[in-house]
Amino acid sequence: MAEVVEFADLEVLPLDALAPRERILKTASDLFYRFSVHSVGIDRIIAESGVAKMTFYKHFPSKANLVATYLRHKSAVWFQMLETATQQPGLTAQERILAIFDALDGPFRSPAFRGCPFVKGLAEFGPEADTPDVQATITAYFEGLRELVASLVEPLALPKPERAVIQILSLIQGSIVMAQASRDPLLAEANREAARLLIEGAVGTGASHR
Amino acid sequence: MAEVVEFADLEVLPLDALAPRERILKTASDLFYRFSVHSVGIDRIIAESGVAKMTFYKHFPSKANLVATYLRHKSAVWFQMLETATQQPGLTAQERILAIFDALDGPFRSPAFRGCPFVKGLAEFGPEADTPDVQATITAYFEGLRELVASLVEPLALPKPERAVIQILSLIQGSIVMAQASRDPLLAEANREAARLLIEGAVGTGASHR
DNA sequence: GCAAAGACAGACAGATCTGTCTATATCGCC
DNA sequence: GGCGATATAGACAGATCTGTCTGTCTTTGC
Repeated sequence: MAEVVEFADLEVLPLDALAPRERILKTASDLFYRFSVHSVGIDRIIAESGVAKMTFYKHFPSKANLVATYLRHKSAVWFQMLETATQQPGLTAQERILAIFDALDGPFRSPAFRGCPFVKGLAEFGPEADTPDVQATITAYFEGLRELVASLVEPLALPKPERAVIQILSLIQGSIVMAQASRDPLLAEANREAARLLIEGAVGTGASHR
Repeated sequence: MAEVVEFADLEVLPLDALAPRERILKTASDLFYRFSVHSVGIDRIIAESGVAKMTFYKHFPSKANLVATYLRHKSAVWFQMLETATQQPGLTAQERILAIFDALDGPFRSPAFRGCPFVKGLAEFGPEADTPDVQATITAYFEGLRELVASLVEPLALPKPERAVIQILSLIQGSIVMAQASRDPLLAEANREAARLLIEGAVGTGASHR
């Protein structure tokens, strides 16, 4: 919870108006996301955030700690966006799920879009890496997303809810990967439609909903 | 075409029976896939492949060249598997598409499975990296997959084939990401079913096929 | 059996990485 | 206005990275 507050306003303020810790985190976040974690050294983060090395190590005891903090930040922002989108009042249960794809459309069109930080994290810090903090953060993200989708699928009372959860999750992650690889403007809409068909098709095989 | 031949038998022979070039490539391939490219240094590849440093640099002028070769290898093996699966005689056009998900089920269950090398490649060598060979190989992979799926969708004569291609591609990539993140044994089957529903649902909206 | 080509072992250079340390400057607060 | 906390600048250590170079050994073809 302090986790969320500490990142407040990170997106809007100019860099030099931020306190050192936030300046470091924002700089690192941008660089890690654009170039990958292993491609960006501490020295570069320090130089671009205009901070002294000792200041950096006072706030972040190690690079791994900074990476974990970066991922927690991305996770918090992303889940907040998802919850805003899916919890809008007046939506049916089905519309809440489809709202995820509507929320993806904007990011997909941004030139700064570089895919999912956690898929990238999995690529750089797989199961054999020795950075438990980082891996735990990545695992928590995927688990959190699964729980969110499961909570949205449950009110539909589908005959095989866990299958629908897998399908929706695959569509979400797949569309993010494809957006990164191809930048097709139809992506979000096509996958929204796919999700709709899946839900309605599953409903057809025998269950009440609303 | 020489590209494919040069990797022949790389998967089966014991390491020390291979010629130096193949030994290097197999060692690098395993290490890159398990630990990520940036986490594995040339020295480690040389040590584990039991080769001299000069021998390495004779066969691969740089690490980037080795990485590109590694990705071309993975691409060739993967497309060969896909073509074997989808071109089986006696399959309908729809079954050819679903055969992709059947082909994925085996790899998903392998403990050595670590996701898609090209998604991981995109994570480590994004658009701002200065390794054109590597990036071109990654781009070619995604383009090749798109073309393969498009060629399988086309005979279905769907009303919106490009939309179906996007949806199928997203399901494929999404299931690969999810398999890496969660290892749910239902993944391939659930997404196969999703693809089937999508195709049949799209057909329903007005077109002949077979 | 011998010459030529290729592989081996390992030192070396130069860059870069994470993390530590010292010494100086600046800022907030009473 | 002065004090304590915090930030700055930058040298430094030790490890590790890619790529080069020098020799010696092994294999292979004739």
